[in-house]
Amino acid sequence: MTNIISIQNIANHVGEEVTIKGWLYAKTGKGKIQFLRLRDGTGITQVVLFKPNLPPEVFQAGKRLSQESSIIVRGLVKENERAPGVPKGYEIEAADLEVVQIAEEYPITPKEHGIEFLLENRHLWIRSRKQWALLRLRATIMQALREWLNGQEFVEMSTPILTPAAGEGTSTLFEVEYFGDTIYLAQTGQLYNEANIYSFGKVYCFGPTFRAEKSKTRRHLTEFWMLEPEMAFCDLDGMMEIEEQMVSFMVQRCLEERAEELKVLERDTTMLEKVLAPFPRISYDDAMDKIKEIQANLTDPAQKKLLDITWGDDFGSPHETELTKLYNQPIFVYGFPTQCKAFYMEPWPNRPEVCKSVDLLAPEGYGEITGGSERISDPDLLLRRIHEENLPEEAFKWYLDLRRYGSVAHSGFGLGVERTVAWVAGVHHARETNPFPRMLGRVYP
RNA sequence: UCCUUGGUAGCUCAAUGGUAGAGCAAUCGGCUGUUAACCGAUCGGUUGUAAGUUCGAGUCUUACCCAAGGAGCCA
Repeated sequence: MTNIISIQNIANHVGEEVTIKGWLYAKTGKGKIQFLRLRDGTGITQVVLFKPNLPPEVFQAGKRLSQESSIIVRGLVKENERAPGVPKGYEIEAADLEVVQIAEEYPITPKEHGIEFLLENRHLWIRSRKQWALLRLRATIMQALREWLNGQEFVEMSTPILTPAAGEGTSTLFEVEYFGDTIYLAQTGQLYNEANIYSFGKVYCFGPTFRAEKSKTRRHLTEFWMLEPEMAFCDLDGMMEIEEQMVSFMVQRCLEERAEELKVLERDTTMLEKVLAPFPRISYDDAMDKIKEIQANLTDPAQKKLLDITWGDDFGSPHETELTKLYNQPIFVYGFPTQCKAFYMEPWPNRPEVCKSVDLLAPEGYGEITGGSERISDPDLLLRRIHEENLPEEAFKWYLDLRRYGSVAHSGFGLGVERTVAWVAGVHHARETNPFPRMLGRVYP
């Protein structure tokens, strides 16, 4: 038995005889020579079957292989610049080939497919080159974010998914029957993290969150993963520093560790190389002026109308897109009107119509990837805001308690994983960045 | 929820109201460097569902089903 290797490490084994276990991704043949493209989960490499060098039954076995057949190949690793693969430039000159299973006719061919068909076959689509690269990148992004936070003494906290009350608006909650009561799938772990900081200082939760929004756009999933750090003794400026450090670290880590995957995704990485803290900070008021200016210079009336906005409105996708086009870095937009944000956000000093909130917008038109704020720390003010928003005081009793026992300035934000991955990977739609996306009208497979 | 577009072979798509077709995939054969190979052959259909108009409907009408794209809202 020779050494079993991973394709991603193939460069370290040139000249050695190795064994690779995997699946047939594609195949071309030419009489006495066959080229197999072999996937093993870590990469793709080319296996060359040359008839004169092989027992007849081995060469014949190669000819019988269908797409996605599972095989074990033994052979010599060679450098060859003609060989395609991830990484490219290496191939295996086969000495032996063991067939584990001949796959049935595989529905996803190397040719083009429509999105409906691909989503219906998502359980198979994830094997395709681009999807594979994308989900590997997602794993690295999640790991890098955790690693940075852990390195800064954050403690990971699990927050509940079954919750008795809303974190934000009540219109987008999934109801769950709970032994005769109605409760909800969590939209956020924030309120619980505000309790956690008083025990641990700096915390984060990282898990799935749920929004029953009836939105069908490239940015929306009904179930998506969110990373939510929350920090005690931290104001809005302190939070922005944490955000830019964390995001820069994550992007640079992707460039180092997932260069091959970014190549598969045909991502122009020059924009990613520029993602280094600090990021530009623009107030809502200034952003408003810039949008008005862009709008004034537009000639197409339909485009112009899309950018219509009055002070007090939250930005829509068209506004974010135009704004981010002005910069080649992610940008912070801070100080949103209180009326378009959640009840728990700290008012701006001497400007109660504005709150200490901040969104981070990714460049190249990707838009909002994080949203956060400094939280109200004064118990009386918080109670007043709960009343103003007509929220049930009883449900927030424990939340108000947090302001009674050593209350401090604290801040937190939520980072949407799918949108972040879409940006780093340069893909259009958030649905591809989740292995099994849940969307309005689609929960299969 | 609203607006727009679409549903024909396993897949991607053609087809003036007049014989349902091509490419890919699959199967068989050929080829010593393929990159979505190439060449030859074979196989492949309840045109989303139901009703209607018509001598005749994939095509026209009505209803329904399904999907995609976008808006509002949001990460």
